[in-house]
Amino acid sequence: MVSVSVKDVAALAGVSLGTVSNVLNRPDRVAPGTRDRVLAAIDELGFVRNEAARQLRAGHSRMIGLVVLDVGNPFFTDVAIGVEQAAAGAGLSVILCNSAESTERENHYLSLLQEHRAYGVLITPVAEQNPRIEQIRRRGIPTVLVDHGTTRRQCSVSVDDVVGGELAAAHLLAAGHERIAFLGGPLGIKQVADRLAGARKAIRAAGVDPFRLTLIETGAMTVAAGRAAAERLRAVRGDRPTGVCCANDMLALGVLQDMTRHHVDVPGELAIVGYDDIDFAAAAAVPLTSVRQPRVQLGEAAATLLIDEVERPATHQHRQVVFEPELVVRESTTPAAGAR
Amino acid sequence: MVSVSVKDVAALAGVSLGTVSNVLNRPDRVAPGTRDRVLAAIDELGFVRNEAARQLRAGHSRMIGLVVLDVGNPFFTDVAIGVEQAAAGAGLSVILCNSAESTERENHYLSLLQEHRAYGVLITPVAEQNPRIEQIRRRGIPTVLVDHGTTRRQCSVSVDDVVGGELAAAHLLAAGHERIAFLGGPLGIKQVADRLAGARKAIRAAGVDPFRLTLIETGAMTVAAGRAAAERLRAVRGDRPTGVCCANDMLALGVLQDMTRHHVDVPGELAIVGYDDIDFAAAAAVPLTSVRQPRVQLGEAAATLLIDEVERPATHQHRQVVFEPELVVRESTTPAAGAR
DNA sequence: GCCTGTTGATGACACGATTCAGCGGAGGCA
DNA sequence: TGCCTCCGCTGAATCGTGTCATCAACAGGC
Repeated sequence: MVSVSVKDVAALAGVSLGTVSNVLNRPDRVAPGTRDRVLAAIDELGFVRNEAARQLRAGHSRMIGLVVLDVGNPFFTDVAIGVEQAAAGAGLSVILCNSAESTERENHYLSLLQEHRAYGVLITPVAEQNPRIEQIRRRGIPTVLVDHGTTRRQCSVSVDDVVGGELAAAHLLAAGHERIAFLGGPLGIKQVADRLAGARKAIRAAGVDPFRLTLIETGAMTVAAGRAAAERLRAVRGDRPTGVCCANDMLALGVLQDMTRHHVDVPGELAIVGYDDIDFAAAAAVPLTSVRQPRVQLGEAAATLLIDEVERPATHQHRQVVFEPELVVRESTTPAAGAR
Repeated sequence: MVSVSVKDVAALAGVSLGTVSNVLNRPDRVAPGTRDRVLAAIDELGFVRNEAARQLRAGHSRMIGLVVLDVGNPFFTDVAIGVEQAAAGAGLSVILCNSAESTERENHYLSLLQEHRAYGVLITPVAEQNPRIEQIRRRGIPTVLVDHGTTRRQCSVSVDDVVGGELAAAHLLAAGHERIAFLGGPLGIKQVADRLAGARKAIRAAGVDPFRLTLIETGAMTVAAGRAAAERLRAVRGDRPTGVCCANDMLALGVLQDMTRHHVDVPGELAIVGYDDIDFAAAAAVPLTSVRQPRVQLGEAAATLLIDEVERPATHQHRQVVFEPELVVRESTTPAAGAR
């Protein structure tokens, strides 16, 4: 295998390096005849541009880094699809990095993206504050926070998690549940903390003692963690909660799985509200009531803000885009309407 | 923001460029005192290596491209996790590309990976034959087929889909079902064709007329496509099938959703077998019987073969790794054992 | 004091695309 | 004819790293 470069193309077409480069990047500046000759040479040699060389010259790459908490969670893959759509429109590609809720892995990927001189970074950080993010910004790589609160110092896109938590809890309260549990974690994750705060707010607003909320902190936001937490929920002494707000659908599915296995009727003995409304929520053992987030749009908005920051640094203003969540009611909180 | 290079580090540490490079790549060749001085300079300036320049020099990047049919399908994200594990061990990173079952997108990503001079490409191709793959190999980028049959010309990892299809259909036949449907598509996708062939084989072996198999071809392998196909299944004239083999769990979940909505009892009126045994299969409306594939190991094995091909080209022999699938029986094919 | 071997450091060169100052030639205008 | 402009093309310089032939210094053996 011989690697062919612009030099080879230029030689075959009988022009200079610069002309080949112009054909590739500013075709209008090249006379049609010459252009065709160069294109023919490219075709004949099977020339493919070397991105590394372009990047070296340009000083930065054309790759957006997207750092998410869990690739196994359809919420994030949907966000990724949105990012990819917006990126493709600008000729950019996306590199998906899975921090798996580990700050160590998160930092590893941030280093990697820095070494690659990434075009920009979209990140849902594990912890509230990660100094590495600020550091990367200072090095000239813009960042946008995804689904993670707001800061003045950079752009962010998010869904109002306090409102979401409120919607979920208010729905349970309206259905007559008084003993409510909140399940999620680690609590250091901002989304979890906000959704919990929202749930507490709804409880206070309903005039119920907020301490009636049973908090069950999980180590992760996966189906397996949900199953484990459900066990603890079943073990609650005294009056067991009759409704539970889960910080995401994965947890909710885990809880549902465990309850079904232990013959706890859902929603009869326990009503469950999920969060994210992933596609699988509607297909669950008992279709899940869930708080829907505009996942794809979230990704699109994040990428668009990033691109604006890079392409129009003069006029760019940091913006905080906040979407509104929406409650989707299904059978995990209301007795089945149809035959069963 | 000023970009700092080895030159700046060298100047500050009072050594030459080559020495800095040696500190980074062969620290043992540098005297301890010098090494410390260089490291201190690196630290003070916040120097970060420029990957683009390394790649340009090296001639190839340290990125493995993983091209999958659907990032939204947990099967592929699990494969990705396996790939990532094996890659991280060799200091490589992974770029995940979603062909979304479109040959056009697949080719787009292959071009991209070629421009990036990828370390190698792991791919589940959309169509049986894609000449671009052979072309990329000839350009010196090794490829490994993932979950897609076998060829002598390159490494591949797969799960025996014929056996898998056989397991699924045989299970239904053993439970007394005689009218069986197979649901999947497009049939051009090798996995689908093989699973179908396996199902036919089981039917023949059971002495049932294979033409009793109702084939429903879908346009994609998503939950939505499953719902649409279920509608067609319900519309079958005459004796409706009492058991259905789905080409993956996403389709099966779609079918289940549609049947539940239309009050068709599962498994009473229709038994459903899925494929892949993704985490959500066990958490479904009716826990899904499914054919389990070693997803993470599949990814690991693929990456390991690829790395072997690149690192030890002299001794490398193309291998075809074939895993055995395993049937996991749940309630979508057998009446619930517990209380309900 | 001379030779040899070893260790540690040097710095020019290569990788491949892009950029930009500059050059020749054609054409317009007075 | 002389001057100017515009178009199309040239080719040297550049980006930041890794490599390798080379060299200086020094220790040890005779």
